[in-house]
Amino acid sequence: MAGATAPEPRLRADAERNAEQIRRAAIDAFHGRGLTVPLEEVAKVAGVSKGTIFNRFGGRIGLIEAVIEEVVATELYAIMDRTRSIGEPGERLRYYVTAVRDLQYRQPALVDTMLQVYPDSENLMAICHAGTEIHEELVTAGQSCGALRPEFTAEDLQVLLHDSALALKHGTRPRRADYDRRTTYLLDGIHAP
Amino acid sequence: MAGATAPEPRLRADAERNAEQIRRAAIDAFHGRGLTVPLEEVAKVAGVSKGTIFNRFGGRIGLIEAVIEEVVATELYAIMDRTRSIGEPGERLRYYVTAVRDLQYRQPALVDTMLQVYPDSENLMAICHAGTEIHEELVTAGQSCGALRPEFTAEDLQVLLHDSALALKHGTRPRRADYDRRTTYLLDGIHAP
DNA sequence: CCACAACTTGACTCACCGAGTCAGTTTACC
DNA sequence: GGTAAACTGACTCGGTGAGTCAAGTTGTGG
Repeated sequence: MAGATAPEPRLRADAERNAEQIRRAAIDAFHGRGLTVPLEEVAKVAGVSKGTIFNRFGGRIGLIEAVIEEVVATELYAIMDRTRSIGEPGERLRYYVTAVRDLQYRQPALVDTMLQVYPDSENLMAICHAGTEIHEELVTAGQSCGALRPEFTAEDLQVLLHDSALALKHGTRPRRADYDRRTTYLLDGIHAP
Repeated sequence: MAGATAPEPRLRADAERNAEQIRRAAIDAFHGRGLTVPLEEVAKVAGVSKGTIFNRFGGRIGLIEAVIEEVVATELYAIMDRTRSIGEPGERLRYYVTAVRDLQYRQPALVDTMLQVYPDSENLMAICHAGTEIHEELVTAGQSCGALRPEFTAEDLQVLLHDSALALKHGTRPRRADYDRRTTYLLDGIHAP
């Protein structure tokens, strides 16, 4: 019962090396250009051919599953943890929205994740699900302490962040200062009057 | 000097009839599905073949130029007029944003117009330009009377409405009540504290 | 050192989707 | 009824990137 790790027959040394280079290249490429970057580009950076990515990972979904942790999950989950550690519900929500908008701005991959560009990836959907959950917590708490307008729903929060993602995906990338200023408009708009 | 109307040699009766049917079909189709509706679909509704649209209008841009007035320009300009007739700057801005968001919701063609999907259409660009102008007026007035937060810029307003358009274009269409509620969040977010 | 399985390669096929074309046909008009 | 105008719709094109696979290369165990 010792080897519960992998049913896969060991890879040859060169294959192992290539797989690792592909992973690293994918992390870089996903960071820089989002999850939709052409696989050929990932291959080029990794110094292999496109076919090798298919051999090793089975395609884009497999590759995403293999690296999404390092690309966005870790950072996003850290935000959720820090959020939950904040006592005051109003401040908690403010922190969360600000931090997610910040991460969206810095990481196109988070945008693609939140837009559910690849609904076939289980890991991706798990991340979205975690998002939905914390949104419900935040809204419930925010309302019971009167920090949020009473008609504001968890779906509103979902949509707000989804629309943020859309703007970054399809719009012109704003200067950072403008983006941050607009974050405060959003926050003030959902705050209790 | 009487005939300054058209240098075009008169169309044959059938061509004239078809052109009119195409115009009507285009207005319908643009209303229902936005300016990006496949021309083949417009042709089908008009009861002609795609080729005829090219014969008569030269392609999508020409067709848009021929009908954009009835599709969105009239309604949008009416909004601008009514906006300018409102005395109180705060209320003026509130009316404008609400009315434009309403029209965006009802008319996918306005969304496409504001997203500048066809920058080659002069009429379309003229509409955008008119938008930019009124945005500047509104923000200047709104600020000098203290209804708007002082850091809010005309570009912020532009982006706000642009992002609204993006959300409708690429997102899931919200129920009307949800959409309207979110309009009030936006308005409250840009209002002076 | 060799034999062979594992691995890599990159040119190829596929799919998508609608714009725009044009040779052949139909139709209005004189 | 002759002719030019108009219509048709099958066809080409374009751009992009996923996914395949026959042929070539390389690591490895004996």
